[in-house]
Amino acid sequence: MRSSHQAGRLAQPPSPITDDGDEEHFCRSCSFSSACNAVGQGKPELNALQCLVEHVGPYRSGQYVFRSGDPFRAIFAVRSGTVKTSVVDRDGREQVLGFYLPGEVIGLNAIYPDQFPCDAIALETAQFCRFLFPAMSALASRVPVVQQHLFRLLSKELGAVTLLAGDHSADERMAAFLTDLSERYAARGFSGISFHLSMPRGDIANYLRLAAETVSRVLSRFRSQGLIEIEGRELTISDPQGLRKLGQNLLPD
Amino acid sequence: MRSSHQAGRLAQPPSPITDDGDEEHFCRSCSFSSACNAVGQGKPELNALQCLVEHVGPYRSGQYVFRSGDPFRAIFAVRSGTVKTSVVDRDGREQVLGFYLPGEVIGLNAIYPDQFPCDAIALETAQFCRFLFPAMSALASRVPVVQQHLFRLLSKELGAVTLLAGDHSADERMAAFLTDLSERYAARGFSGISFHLSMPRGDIANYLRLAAETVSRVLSRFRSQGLIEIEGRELTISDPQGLRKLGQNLLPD
DNA sequence: TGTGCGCCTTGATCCGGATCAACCCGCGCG
DNA sequence: CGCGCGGGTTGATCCGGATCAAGGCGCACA
Repeated sequence: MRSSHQAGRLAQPPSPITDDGDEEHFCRSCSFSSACNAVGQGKPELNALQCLVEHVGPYRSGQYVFRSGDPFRAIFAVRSGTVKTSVVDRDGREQVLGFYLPGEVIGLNAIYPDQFPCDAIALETAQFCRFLFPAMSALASRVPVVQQHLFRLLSKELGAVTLLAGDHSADERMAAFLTDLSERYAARGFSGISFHLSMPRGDIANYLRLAAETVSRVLSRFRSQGLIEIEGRELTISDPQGLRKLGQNLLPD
Repeated sequence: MRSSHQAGRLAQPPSPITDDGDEEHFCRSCSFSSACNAVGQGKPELNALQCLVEHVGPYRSGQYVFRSGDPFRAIFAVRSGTVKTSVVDRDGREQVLGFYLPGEVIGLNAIYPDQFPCDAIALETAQFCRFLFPAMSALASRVPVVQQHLFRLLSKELGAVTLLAGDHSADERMAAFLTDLSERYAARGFSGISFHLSMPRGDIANYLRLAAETVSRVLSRFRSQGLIEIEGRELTISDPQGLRKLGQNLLPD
C-alpha cells in the first residue's frame, strides 16, 4: 500500500523486507490502500501510521503467522505469498476458513474474542504489513475514512462467509471457488485467466466442505467439459462465463 | 436499551411504541447497551443519540423490516419479537441466514454493499430501535467505545456465521442450534431451559441446511433420548450438558 | 359443521458425495 | 540407487440425509 511504502522507508528498525520497486503498485491494489492514502495526505497522521504499520516476514510455507488463542494485537495485510486460515475442533479435525492473496487482510475475526480464533499458515513464502490494532482503532476515530474502511472490510468478509455457508452442490462450490479466485487475482492486477493454485487439493476440499477425491473428480469433469485446463496446480480458465454461471448462486452480483 | 429509553420519551414524533415499564431492563440486556450507556453519560452526546435512535414497529408476523436491495440507512436492534434474515437466490430458493432475538442487532452486513443484502422478516410481532448509520458512524468517531462496540458486533457475527459454515451432522447442527438459542435467551434474561420456538420447522431446517423432515426426525430422536421435551413449538431442555456436548464442535468455548 | 390449508410427523426410496482401496508420480534422503 | 512418502487421480462401495408419499392435527373461514 502507498502509505506503507512511505512509512516503510522511515521505520526505525530496518525493515526485514527490502524494497523491490514494486511497492507503489502493490499498495494501490491493497485492500487498505484507500485507508492508507487517506492517512498519507495529512502530515500529522502520517506519523501515526509509521507507528502502527510494520513489515513482517518472510514466513516460509507451513509457518504460522499467528495461532488460535494468541492475544489479538494486530491485523495483517498480505504483501506477498498466500495464507490459509483454519481452526481445529475438539477431535482434531482441521477446518479451513479461507485463503488470502496479496492485498487482502487477515485477523479481523479476532476483534470480538480479543484473541485469534483461528490459525494463519503460509502456503507460499509470505510477507505482511502488520497494523497494531489499538493504534489502528485510535486512528480510525480520528480519520473517518479509516473507520469506514474497517467497517467495510468486516462487513465484506461477513458477506463472503455467508455465501459459503449455503448448501450447494460440489460443482457449484468448485465453480464459485475458481471464479472467486480468478476475480480476486484480477482485482489485484494479476491474470485472472491463468494462475497457480497455491494450496493442495486437500485444503481446497476442506475449505469447500468436500472430500479431496471429489475435488479431483470435479476438476477432471470441468476439464472434460472444456471449462478449464488444469495440470497439477497450474490452472487456466477456458470458459469464464460458463464457470461463473455454474457458481452464480454462490457469487455476488 | 437505556439510552433509547431516555431518547424515546423526548422524540418529537410520538413513538408508536408505548412504554411498558420494562424498558430499563430491556436496555440493560440489549447488545447495544454498553454503547448507549457510554453515550448517555455525556450530556452533549445524549443529544446526538436522540437524533439517531428511533423506535419503529410493530411489524406483524410475515412483514418485512427491510428487503434485499433496499438502500442501507440504518441498523436495527430488536426490542421485542423475533426476526429472520434470508436471501433468495437466482432460482428462487430461500436461504435463511439467521434468527434474531430481543436485544440483538440486524443490518450490519449491509455496510459493505451499502444496501441490504438480505430480507428481514418478522416471525412474531416485532419492534425495533432504529439507528441511522451515518449518524451512528459519526458518533463512533467521537466516542471510541461506540466504535469499539460496532467492531465487536461485526466480528462476533463473523465468528457465528463461520461456525455454521462447517460440515457437521444433522445431530450436531441441531444440538448446537438449540444450545445457542438457549444461551442467547438466558443472556437476555429469559429462561434458557424452557422457551417457545418462534420459527416453523421449515425455517429451522433451511437455516441448518437440512430438510424439514430431518429436523422433525432429529427432534423426535432427541426426545426419545431424553435430551429435550418438545410439543409443537414449546421446548424444554432436559439435559443441557448432553445437548451442548453433542454440538460442541459448532459452539464457542 | 364441514372443508381446506399450513404445519408437522413418520415411512419408503433414492442419490450425491464420503469412504475405502489401489495405483501413479515426483522428490528427498539414506 | 532404492526407498518412503506426500500429493493426486480413479474406481467400487457405502451411508446420511434428501426426496417422495401419506396421513394427522389445529385452525380459519364459509
